[in-house]
Amino acid sequence: MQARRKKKRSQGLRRDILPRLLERIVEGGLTPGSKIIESKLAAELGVSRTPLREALLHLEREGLVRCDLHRGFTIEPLSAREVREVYPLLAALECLAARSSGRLLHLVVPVLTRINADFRRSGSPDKALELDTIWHETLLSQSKNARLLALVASLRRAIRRYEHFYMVDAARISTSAAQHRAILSAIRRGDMEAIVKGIETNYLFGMQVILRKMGEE
Amino acid sequence: MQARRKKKRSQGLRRDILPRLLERIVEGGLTPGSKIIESKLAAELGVSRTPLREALLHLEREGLVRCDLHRGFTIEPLSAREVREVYPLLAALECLAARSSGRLLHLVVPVLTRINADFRRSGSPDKALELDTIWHETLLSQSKNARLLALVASLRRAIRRYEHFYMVDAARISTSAAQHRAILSAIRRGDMEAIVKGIETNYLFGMQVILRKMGEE
DNA sequence: CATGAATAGATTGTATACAAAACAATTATA
DNA sequence: TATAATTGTTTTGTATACAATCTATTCATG
Repeated sequence: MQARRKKKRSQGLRRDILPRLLERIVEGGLTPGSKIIESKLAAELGVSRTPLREALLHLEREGLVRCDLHRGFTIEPLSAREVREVYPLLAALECLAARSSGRLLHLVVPVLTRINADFRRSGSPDKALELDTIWHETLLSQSKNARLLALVASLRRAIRRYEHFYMVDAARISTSAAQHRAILSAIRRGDMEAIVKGIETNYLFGMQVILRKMGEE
Repeated sequence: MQARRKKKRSQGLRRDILPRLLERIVEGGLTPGSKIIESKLAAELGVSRTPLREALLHLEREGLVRCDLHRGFTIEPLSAREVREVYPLLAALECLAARSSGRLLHLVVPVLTRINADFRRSGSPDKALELDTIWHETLLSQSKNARLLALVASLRRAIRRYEHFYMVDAARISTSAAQHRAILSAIRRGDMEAIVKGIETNYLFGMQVILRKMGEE
């Protein structure tokens, strides 16, 4: 295997800090609803306010952060409303991608099967979440529509914090893995309507689980 | 009618200059493929580079502009590829919005009828484009999914320059108006499948027209 | 003549500076 | 006591400064 450089060289501070910001928002540190003090956060990240603001504005478009005039940035609070808005959107877009991939979907069946096996057995919730993401990315990887893929990725970043916060439990993982298998079987049969139905079920089920957990707080 | 303040007070330079930037990109001045010299453009707009860059980064997410490290901003060139990517996306999202609006669609039928009449008779291509945009906005206005509406608006901004550049001709306007009427009739009948079909037809027809004109250059 | 090194100028990416707005604490006022 | 005015501090939004990088030009070299 080709040796890979560990330190991929900087893509500019604005882009470099984005993953670190995302991590803080999803995993904690930057609690939903809390205010961001630019100078503090910039110091913590070791950059100046300029690239920090540019990165935060990027997150604003993804819906993770909001920016009010003269009031600055706040972490967008978690809301059932957002869940009800984004999951169906994601379902529709992923269906569109599947449709546009057509017979190419067959190509990824082996990989998908393997990932799903790992997913079912994954120990930690975070690992499960990561594998689920990879599974869906792989499913969509045959679509030529870069714009669509970027959109899906963006929306998935938005729901990641819900998935993290209201942790996935073993029951859900096993149900979700079964739904993945149903989709795989539909691909093998070449039954596009069943594929689409499967994707919708998978997302709407995920949404229900989150909404239920949010209600039970 | 309530008198409205003409000078709505500034939402901050970053937001203020956005429409002006968009206008320049769509209507000319900033030709597709051309490079943006931040200092020049900032001077032209009468602001400093800081809010200009923030606005340009916003346009980057909308796909109108690209930003490469140490090479700065360029206007994204027009491409058949983008057309083929965005129109179907838009069609799918507008269908989703229509579906989620359900019976509420009936409420906007009168307004839609009126707008469509103006649209058919509209003199200039630009006026037609504007009315078409308003028609679709109105159609979607009953959806409660703010995220979805924002997405659609963003994608429509992306295609506006194609619609402007490859000008709408009289033939297309009349066809498009007929398609609008078909959608309206489907709404009156309460036939959701026909509504969705109508929206798809409308967008895919628009896409074909643009693609043809792009090929005929 | 073509190719490449060297240099000067332009342009970006980031840091810093500063005025205006928001916020907090304190004192004045009913 | 509760409300309003005042002052001082914090924080934002924008402008400016500056180093690193890119680009164009000149000049040398085969």
